[in-house]
Parts: sequence; C-alpha cells; structure tokens
Amino acid sequence: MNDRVRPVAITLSIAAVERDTGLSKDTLRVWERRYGFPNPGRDPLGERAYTLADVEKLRIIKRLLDAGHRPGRVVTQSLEQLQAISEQTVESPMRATELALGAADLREHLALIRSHDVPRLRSQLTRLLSRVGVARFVNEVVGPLNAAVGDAWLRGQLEVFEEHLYTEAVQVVLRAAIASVPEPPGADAPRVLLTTFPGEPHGLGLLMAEAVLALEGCRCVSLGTQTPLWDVVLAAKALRSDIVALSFTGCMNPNQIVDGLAELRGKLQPGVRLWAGGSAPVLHRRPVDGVEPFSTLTDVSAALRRTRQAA
Amino acid sequence: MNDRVRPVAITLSIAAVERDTGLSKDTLRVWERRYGFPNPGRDPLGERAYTLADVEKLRIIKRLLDAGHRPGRVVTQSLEQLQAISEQTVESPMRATELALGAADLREHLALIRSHDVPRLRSQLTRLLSRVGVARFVNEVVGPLNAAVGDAWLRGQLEVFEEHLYTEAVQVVLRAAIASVPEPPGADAPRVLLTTFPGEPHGLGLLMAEAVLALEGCRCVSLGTQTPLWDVVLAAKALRSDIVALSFTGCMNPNQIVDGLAELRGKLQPGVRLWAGGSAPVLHRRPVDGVEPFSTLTDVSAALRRTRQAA
DNA sequence: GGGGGTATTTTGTCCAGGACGCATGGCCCT
DNA sequence: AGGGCCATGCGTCCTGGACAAAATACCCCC
Repeated sequence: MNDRVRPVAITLSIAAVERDTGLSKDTLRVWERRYGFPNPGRDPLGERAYTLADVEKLRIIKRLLDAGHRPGRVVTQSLEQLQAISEQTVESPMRATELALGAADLREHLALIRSHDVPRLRSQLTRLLSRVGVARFVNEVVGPLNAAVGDAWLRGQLEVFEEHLYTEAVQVVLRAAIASVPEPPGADAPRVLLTTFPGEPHGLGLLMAEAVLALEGCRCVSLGTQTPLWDVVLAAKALRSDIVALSFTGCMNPNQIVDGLAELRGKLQPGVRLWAGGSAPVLHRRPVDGVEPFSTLTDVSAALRRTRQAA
Repeated sequence: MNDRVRPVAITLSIAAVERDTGLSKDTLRVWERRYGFPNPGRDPLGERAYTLADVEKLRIIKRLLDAGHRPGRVVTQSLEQLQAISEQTVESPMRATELALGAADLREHLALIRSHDVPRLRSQLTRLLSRVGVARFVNEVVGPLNAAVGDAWLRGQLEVFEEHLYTEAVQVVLRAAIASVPEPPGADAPRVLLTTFPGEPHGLGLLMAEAVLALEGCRCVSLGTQTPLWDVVLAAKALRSDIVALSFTGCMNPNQIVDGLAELRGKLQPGVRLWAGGSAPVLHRRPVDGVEPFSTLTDVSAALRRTRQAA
C-alpha cells in the first residue's frame, strides 16, 4: 500500500512544459535566470523537472501576458497576487452579451458539460442552432461559450477532458450545419481556403468561419489544421482561391504568427486576399501589411458583403 | 529597376526553417556541426540564413527520416541521390488488397485527389460508402487509401496540402456516416471512449474506429486527439466507460506509446478494457500487459462480437 | 500641460560547444 | 540462423553570453 503512494510528485520536462504552456524553452530558461521563476527541481539526470503547480501558474501568467501585462511585472508575483490581477483585468472588451445566450444560459451549458451528458449537450446545441440560425449560433453561442469554457478551464473549474468533450460536441453540430448548406450555384462565388499554421492545433475557429462563409455563399475548402506555409501557397494556387483565411488562438507564438503572415503574404499572388482571425491578441496589436485582421465573424460577413457589392 | 532585382537571394531564419521543416533548431544546429549540412550563410547580424534550396532538401530528408532512414546516411547525400533513395523506398509491405477498392480504383482516387476537385472527391467517397456499407468502406476503402496516400506523399508524388484535402474529405464523409447511425437502445451497449495521446495529432483513425464501433452498437464518446493521460483516466471514470480505445500512427515516439499505455493501464480501473490500434508498428512488436492491440478494424468488430456473446 | 524626440530598460531569441541517455546496428559467439 | 553485447549514432538538454526590437521613461521646448 505504501509503495502505491509515491513520495515524488510527478514532474514535467522542459519540452512538455513548452508544449503545455506555449512558452519556448529559451523563454523558460531565461525567466528562471532573470526572475527566479519558474525554479524547477532537477531529475536524476540533472534536467529541469517542473511541477504541475509550476505549469498551472505559468498558464495564468501566459494569459495575463496575452492580456497585455509585462513579464517583469507578473512573473515574480505570487499565485494569489496573480489571481487578484486576473480578476481585475478585463480580458477583452467583452461587452455584456445580451444575445442569444444570456449569462444564465451560459452557466447552464457549463453545468451540462460538467455533467458529461454528451447526447444531451449535443441536442441542446442543435436546438439552439435551429432556433437562432447558423450565423447567430456561431457568433452568439459558440463564441461566448468558447470564451467561458477557456476561462473556466483556466480557473480550474473544468477538466481538460471536459473541454475536449465540449469541443467535440460543437464540432459535430457545426459540421452538420455546414453539410446542410447547399453548394452555391453561381460561378462568381468567392473561393475561400481555410487552414491554420503549423503550431496551431485548434480547428474550431476554422469550422466556425467555414459555417459563416458557406452561409454567405462562398465555396469553402478547408485544409484542416497545421498546413505548412508553402503548402498554403500551393493550395491557393491549385484551387484558384480568392481568399485565404487563417485562424489563430493564443497558444501560438506571436512572432511566429506575424512572421508567418508576412512571409505568406509575400509568397501569395497579390490578387489573393489574406484574412486572419481568432483570439490571438497579436493580430490587432501588430498589423501586417496586406493582411486583414478580424476580431469577430460578424466582421467577416460584413467584409464579404462589401466585397461582393463592389464586384 | 536595378534595385528591384536583389543580388542576394531571399533567406530564412532558423526559426522559419524549424516551422517549415519540422526539424528543431537544436537538430538543425547539430546537423550543421556533425554533417556539415545544412551550411547556411550568415546575415549581417551573424545569424544563420538558410536558402530556399536548403529548405527544399531538408524537407526531402525529413520525409526519408519519417520513412525509417537514418540521418547519418541521408543528411550527407546530394540532392540527386536523395531523389534516387526516395523512389526506391517502399513504406510498408502493402498487401495487394483485392477488395472493394481494386488497384485501378485506387489509382483513380489518387488522380482525383491530385485534380483538387473536392466536391467530386467527396461525392465519389460518399457513393462508395453507400454502395458497400460503413464497415467495408472503412476497412477496404479508407484503410488502403490512407496507405496509398501516405506512400504517394513519401515518394513526392503528392503535396502535403493534397493529403490535407484528402483527409478533410474522408473526415466529412465519415462524420456524416457516424451521425446517421442511431443511438443504440439497450442499456447494455458497451461504452467506448476514444482518443489519442498527446503527441499524436492524427484523428482519422479515431473516426474510422468510431464509425465501426457505432455500427456494432456501442455508445461512443470521442475526446478528439491529444488528451493528457490523466484526463483519459478521469474521463473513463466520469463516463463509466467499458472500453478505452486509443489510436496511434508512426509519428509518435515508440517509447512514449509503450510507456503511456503501461501507465494508463495502471491508472485505469482493472475492469476497463484498453484497446490500441493504428499503424504504429510498435504496437505489435512490444505488447503491453493488459493492453489489447489491433491491426485492423475488422479485428475490432470481431473482438466486440466475441465480448458481447460472452456477456 | 501636452507633444515629440531621445535615452534606457525590458525581453525574446540566437549562438557556441559540451554532455548524456537511449535505441539501433553490427559483431561475435553459440 | 538466432541471441546477447558493445559501440556508435542521434536528439535533446545544459550553461552563459550577446544583441535587436519593442516598450517605457525621460526631457525639453512650445
């Protein structure tokens, strides 16, 4: 019995922490050198061994960094102080969404996720979808729910597997919605190529965009996630795409986003438009020449209509 | 006019090469030290500046590495030699599948992928699905096609984006098939939890398994890809799963597979069965106690029927 | 008191070269 | 041929230093 209760807590290597937090190995080491945190122990081989608590705290720090705080000010803070900062930090303009999904509905959905009743969750989402339509469903249900789920997970109110459960359910519902949209008839329908860069594993934003775009009468082709940059260029050429749409979340390195977008812009034909959306804050902080940033999918619809009117 | 034609060719930083090739910065530097390739020039700041030719060659090398070649043997080769090696490399034993999909059909589908006609590809697959049914479709169409696509990619006959195109199309068709299977009525239907380990990004195998299992009357819940080990345990407990099914491809480290399976087996309740399938060869080379390996989805169906008969 | 330009910190990434564990390949022995 | 052992190949981690670009602070003058 005693040897089942290991005295040594489980630890993570620097590579695992890089994967789980999105902070590069270099950054982790230099923070340790400069700020003294994280200060991991060493495994028998002399390599850094991070605790789960370290990772937890690093994730909160990452979130605050994305919200605009500076490393020197937050990395040295205690966990309690970080939580205090978190609570008084307004993450995004997050206007009180008096929309299809009220605050009460939101809490209800979170509870449904926590109850692990997948069929019920799925049917609830489907019902909402048919009540308000694809466009509002994406913008006013899935969007806020994503934010709420991410937030709950950060605060430790939601397990990772519960987040996966949610993602999978939304994915199923969205794919069904996309499949129900008929192929646009006209030959002048804009051709849109959707994908994410290598390093960006989240495909939900892509699906949301595809649903909205298909509804607006675009011919959408999704490459799924993590397409190498050069293959995006090849695909855009082969499919004669009018628009290339990329999706980004906070888990990608900001530099990689900006560099990648600039490089892609250079390699893409000048006539092809490059759209970038998602929750990565860097999209709106550091604009890239020839790349159109979007903060919501409503804006995407609007831009599309403007374009078609001009044409 | 003259200053538009830059005498210096455009070059990439080490971070860009890491992004484009999937080779870590450390690996790139150590190859340079040990093998003398790549041997990038330096930009005015003294940092490595790789040429596009370097990246091209590195991509071919990466392909050969994934196919099982050893770095020391390929990194030093010339471009011509690499191409020669590529052509005479056979990825897998590739038994001649005289099944629902003959060799001619197979070639035809590959041609369809190369033509980038996504709607046509999708409808072709859908037609096949309704002709032969879900079970045979998964085993005799998708399985061989996956192998053929992987092989064509290895030989440089298929671009990465074309593979993505194919994957996405199959995914759409399979998800539609899964959605069309009704929820099993009985309370005794086995509950199956499906997912992959962190580091395994491919979810197609999961979808194939889900289709087959749903057809056999299981209550399937998929967590998608890359669920942390501990969350698999939590999910199995929360959902009262009878079977946990994992999918593996060759892109995961064999050690991580074996260690992960052993650890998961230890943490899972003894009554829960642990199934492992996919194309990773290690599954059949190094069996893990309490883990049932599957080489085809036909075997999965058979095992399931045997179990239900015994119950 | 505010605008614009210059110093100064802050911060992430790069570099060099060394070390080590782990798996694989080849070798020898049976 | 088949099994065990040693050498070598190979990726990842380590330390500690450097530097450019961004962010901030400062300051002067209008």
